[in-house]
Amino acid sequence: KTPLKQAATSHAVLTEIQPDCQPLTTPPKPKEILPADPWTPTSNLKMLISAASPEIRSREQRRELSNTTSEVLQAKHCLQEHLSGDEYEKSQPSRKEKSLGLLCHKFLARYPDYPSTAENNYICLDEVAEELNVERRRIYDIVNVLESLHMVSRLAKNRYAWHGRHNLPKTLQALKKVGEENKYTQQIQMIKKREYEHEFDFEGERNEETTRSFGSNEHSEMSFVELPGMEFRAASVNSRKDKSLRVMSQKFVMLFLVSTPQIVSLEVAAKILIGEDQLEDLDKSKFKTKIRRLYDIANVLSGLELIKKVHVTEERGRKPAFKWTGPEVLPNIQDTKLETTSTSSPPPISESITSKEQCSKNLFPSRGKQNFTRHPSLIKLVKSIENDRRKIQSAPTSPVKISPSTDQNLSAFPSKMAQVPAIAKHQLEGQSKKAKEMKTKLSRSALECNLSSPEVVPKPEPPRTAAPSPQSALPQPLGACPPSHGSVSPVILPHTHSGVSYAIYLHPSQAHTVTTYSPSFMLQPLPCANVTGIKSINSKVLNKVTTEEGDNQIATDDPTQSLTAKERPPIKSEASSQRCLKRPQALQENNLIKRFKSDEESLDTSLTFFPSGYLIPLTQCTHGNKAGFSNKEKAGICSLQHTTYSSPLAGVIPVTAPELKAVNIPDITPLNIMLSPTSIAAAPVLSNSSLNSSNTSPAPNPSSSVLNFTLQHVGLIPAGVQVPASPVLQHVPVSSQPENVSHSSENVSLQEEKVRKNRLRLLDRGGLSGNNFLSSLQPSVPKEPQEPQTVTENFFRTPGGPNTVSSLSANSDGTDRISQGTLYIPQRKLEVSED
DNA sequence: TGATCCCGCCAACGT
DNA sequence: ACGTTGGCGGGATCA
Repeated sequence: KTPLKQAATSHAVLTEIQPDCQPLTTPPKPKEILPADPWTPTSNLKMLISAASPEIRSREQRRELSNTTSEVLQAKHCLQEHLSGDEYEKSQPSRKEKSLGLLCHKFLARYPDYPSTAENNYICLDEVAEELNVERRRIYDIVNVLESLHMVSRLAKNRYAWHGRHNLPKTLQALKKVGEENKYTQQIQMIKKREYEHEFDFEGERNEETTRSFGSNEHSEMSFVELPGMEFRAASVNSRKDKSLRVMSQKFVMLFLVSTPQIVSLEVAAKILIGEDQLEDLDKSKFKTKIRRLYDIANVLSGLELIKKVHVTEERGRKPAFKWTGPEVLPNIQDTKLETTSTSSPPPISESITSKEQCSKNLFPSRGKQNFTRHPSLIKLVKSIENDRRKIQSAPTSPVKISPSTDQNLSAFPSKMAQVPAIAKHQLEGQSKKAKEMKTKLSRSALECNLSSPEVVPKPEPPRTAAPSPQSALPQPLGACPPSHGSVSPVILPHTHSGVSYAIYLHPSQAHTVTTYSPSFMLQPLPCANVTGIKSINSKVLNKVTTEEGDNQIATDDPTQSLTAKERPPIKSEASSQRCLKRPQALQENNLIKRFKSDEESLDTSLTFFPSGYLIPLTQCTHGNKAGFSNKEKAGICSLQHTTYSSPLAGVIPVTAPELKAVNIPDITPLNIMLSPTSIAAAPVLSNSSLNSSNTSPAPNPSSSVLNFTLQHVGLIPAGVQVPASPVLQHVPVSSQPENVSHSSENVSLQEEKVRKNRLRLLDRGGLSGNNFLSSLQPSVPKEPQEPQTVTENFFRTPGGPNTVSSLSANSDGTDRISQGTLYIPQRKLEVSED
């Protein structure tokens, strides 16, 4: 196939495609020549020599920074140094030339990292495939992972929109958060521990136990994590089985983001990923398949320069692994900007139950253990929902707005606050709508009960701005644009704080109603993170990660740099509110019951579970597109959009009572929280934890009126009932720096800086730091040794037995403590080497 | 050899 | 019924 087509098509294509790159467009495009050859199996040389279409090349060049992987190198060579033919030692069309990594590079070269909003960068799969001379199948692989990072989103059938790295920061944050919530860190530990045990003979009981416990964790399947802006599209894509690549890719990334040395071995990753759907059965073939897939993903991620391949050498031998080289995840941005603390959030250890997790879990009761990912019945539900969503969105016709403004727009708006209203609105809409849909479709009695949304209008909410408005609290009418929300208006989102854990609870009265089941649940305190810090510290200290870098790009590769360097742009106003959606199903009592049980018990379950629902952060206005629109616009604009919002995906799924009940939101998890403020109040659980979190920002309290309104609106509470703002909410953490919070509107960069400083400060102080915290710092750490170093990994062991860990979560006092049982085992030494 | 991972069959989906 | 997506695993390459 290779040889065929080239030229003709290609340039045509180019033209079309062009839009994206600013630079490119210009030229007439010489094209003809270039395209094809290069990739043809035959020879790179040829391509190099011959064509070198200037345009493309330039593009490529600029985009490529260095990279890590050998592949990358090659790619580089090819691209950059076309002149010298020798570079290529291997000119043949060897397998490598066809590697996904290379292909990915080529693909990326076509589009700017930060496309301007103006142009819509559409991606036509067919065209791309042709141009690159690859089968479409391969393009899917690339696009799927890009999609997982929200760098592209699907518009319609053969089309995708290119967003570039604008969303990356947000996405990574979100992923990190979710990863933390899922306790990936712990899972990783678990796996390592297991291995460790294995090494020795422990096998016996201990193993079993471990395994068992481990198993319990697993499965959660969380689905695709979406970003505010892109939900729908993603959604459309989502539908299928979100099973693999996309989701897998996200999970994989999460692993990097949560692990302290930011190095993840394929083996561990595979196990964790497998674990989720099917635990224990370490089916060999399955494992193998997983690994294959991970390689695919890793190649793409490498192409994005987010990771690079390294080798970890343990006693046993050396295992392939990847090291994160992408941007540092800011703790939390946006609204949270400060809050970020997520970092601090030590969730890792603390096993607080994440509210979100819980919610999601509830959603999908999914099983306990069998292989079925979801309960069949649920699946149907889900599907139907998804379908709807899809239909709505995907309609080809539907104009998709692309990411347009995304960041830029946002940035334009001075205040985040502005977004708030929008958010609120969305939420409302979403909920109500969702409720409707649910009813309609599902007509689940149960749900209905809870959500009694009155109106079931087919066309859910026309753009009514009004919805939001009710929330008097907000300074501004929702509809209005952001303009000046001067002060910090009360942000609705509870979760925002970082570090601090929040418990979301319903007002008693409500609780009553709503939460029938879990009284106990409700108040559960969350463990905070602090403790974690300790651990992390240890590990950190102990571990030295060193990578051997190729001679070549050491500098470049250096994580530190990478972090700093690239993408910052976007950061600006990422708003982030987010919420998690949950699937309705949660309602089922069974689930609830189970949940309770588990919760009460030591949660082992909770430990590992992941949220199964879709996490859809509504948040901030979706960046760009949606966000960009002023509220008015939105309102005015098309119903379509609304639809979008409200669509199940986007929207908030009506939360059923059970979910509402007590949600603990551990750190900041914007994403998760879907429930929203609306229905819940958030209370920071621990003050001390707050300390950690550098920012303790005072959380804006949702105004009670808003809450009430919302709740009522949703039907969660009777009209008459009022939920007072709880004092708890008020609780203002002693923040070291209130300012951060308050000025959320300020420009991000500054804030970031502040945050960073704060962190440092905290550290200096000897503050506690969460793992994340440390990790975040890490980059800043002076240098990364270039020689291979040995990394020590800590394993913790729980003398008490596997469950020990989980027990942690139980603390009610809110204080975190480390479980006594947990010990860190000395450590093994690992050596990380780059290829 | 074991690590990588390309290739493309073919099922699930959408239209 | 046909086209698009994309799971999946054989088996070729690479190191």
